Amino acid sequence: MTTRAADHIREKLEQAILTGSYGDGVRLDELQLAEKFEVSRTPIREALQMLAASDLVELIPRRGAFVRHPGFVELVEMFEVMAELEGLCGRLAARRMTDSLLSELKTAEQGCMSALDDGDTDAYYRANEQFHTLLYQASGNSFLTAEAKRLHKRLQPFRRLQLQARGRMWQSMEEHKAILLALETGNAEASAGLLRDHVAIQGEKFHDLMAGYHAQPAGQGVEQMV
Amino acid sequence: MTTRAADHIREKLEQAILTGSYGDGVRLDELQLAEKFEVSRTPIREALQMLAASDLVELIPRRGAFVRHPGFVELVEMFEVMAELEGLCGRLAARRMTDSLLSELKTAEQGCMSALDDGDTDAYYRANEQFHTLLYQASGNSFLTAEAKRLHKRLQPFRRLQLQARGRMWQSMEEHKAILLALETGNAEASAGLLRDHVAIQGEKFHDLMAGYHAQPAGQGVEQMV
DNA sequence: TGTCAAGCTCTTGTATACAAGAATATTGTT
DNA sequence: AACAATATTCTTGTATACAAGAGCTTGACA
Repeated sequence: MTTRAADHIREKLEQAILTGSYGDGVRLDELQLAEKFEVSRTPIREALQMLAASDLVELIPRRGAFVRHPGFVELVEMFEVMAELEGLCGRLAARRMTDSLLSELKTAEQGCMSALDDGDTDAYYRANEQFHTLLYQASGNSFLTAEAKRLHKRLQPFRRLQLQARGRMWQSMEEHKAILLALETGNAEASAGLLRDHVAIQGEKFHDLMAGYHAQPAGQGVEQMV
Repeated sequence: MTTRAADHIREKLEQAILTGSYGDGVRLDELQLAEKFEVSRTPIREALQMLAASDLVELIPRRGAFVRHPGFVELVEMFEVMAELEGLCGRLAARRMTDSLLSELKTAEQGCMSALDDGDTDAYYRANEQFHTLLYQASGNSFLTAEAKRLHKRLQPFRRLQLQARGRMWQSMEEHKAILLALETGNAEASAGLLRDHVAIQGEKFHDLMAGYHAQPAGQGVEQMV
């Protein structure tokens, strides 16, 4: 556990940026934030440094910190990398799967199913997240797990958006079933391929979704993309 | 260009850590560093924050910043991920290769060859680095390029070490030739596979190398691994 | 009226001062 | 002599003070 104020502030700002409270290019004023969080500029500056390291803000010398949302092209690029990382997780997980993790994965899958039955998008979202997190762990590669989690988090708002596409939740669950089967039978290459496609298709669905958009009300975390 | 002192200090400390000047677990005292760099604690602290973000040091609240070298297991894990990222670069590069980048790649390959003829390990190392950097760019995915560069940099000292293995430089160049051919003919899957193996083999060679070691004089950037 | 420049203001970058927790030394007790 | 409790010192975390560059305002001139 951390007792540093800067960490807490970073967390808050990160959430605010990821949920779209701060639009692209918005300048984060140190004094304003200092008042808002009731601390001095020092911990604010530390938080901004950390956000810059995660590439959530751009730090321009003598100018300030500016929120930096990924553009459309960058987003597609990120999905491309995420697909590969998940594919690797799948390949390794198929070889290194443990009984306990497999059963946890099945539980998460059950969670997806019942959420789908209830039409509870939020619950589906959480169970889906759990499924993927477990998969990362099953890779048995903690560095990979950390990297996958990092990117997953970064793509979180856009994945959520993409899940709202018509029929996507149902299709996603079908894919999960196939993935679970491949993992259970230890079919490494099948797992890798299925998972890569599973994520890649998210990027493509997202692409489709954006193509029709281009005029979205603010505050949805999308308005900053061209 | 940046005019901030903290960035400069970060750069210096990063080099010092990567080259092994600071061993694993060493505590970086803020006051000491402030004297050494002739600045106050403020920019030192900012530099340490950034290093913590890159996972080069661990920041323990109220205790300080401790250098954190990857252990053997983590290193193998990192090579595993690096192999996959390079593989992806190869797959994309084969599809998106431009004439200009291909010719640059060939130039870098020439550089490797002549360095090998001269027995100049250092020159070979630089040309090899150039080869891989160009490959990343050829992927046409700037996010992937950035991630690959980041991890490449992190593995740099160990890759260098590994190149000293007997016959490895020669073998590496043979692999480069095959990779170039696959890229030139636009064979995406072959490029991906060859590059993945090219890096994976580095991890394995590294493994071999370590197996015999276990008693290395200090200052080589290896002593911190079990 | 538009443009450019000098000065002013505002914000960031750095240094220093202060607060509080952690490590260490000291002293008293068994 | 060994251990525990306490006091002291040292280091980090935070606040404030100071320095300097960026941008804006105002005014002069074309």
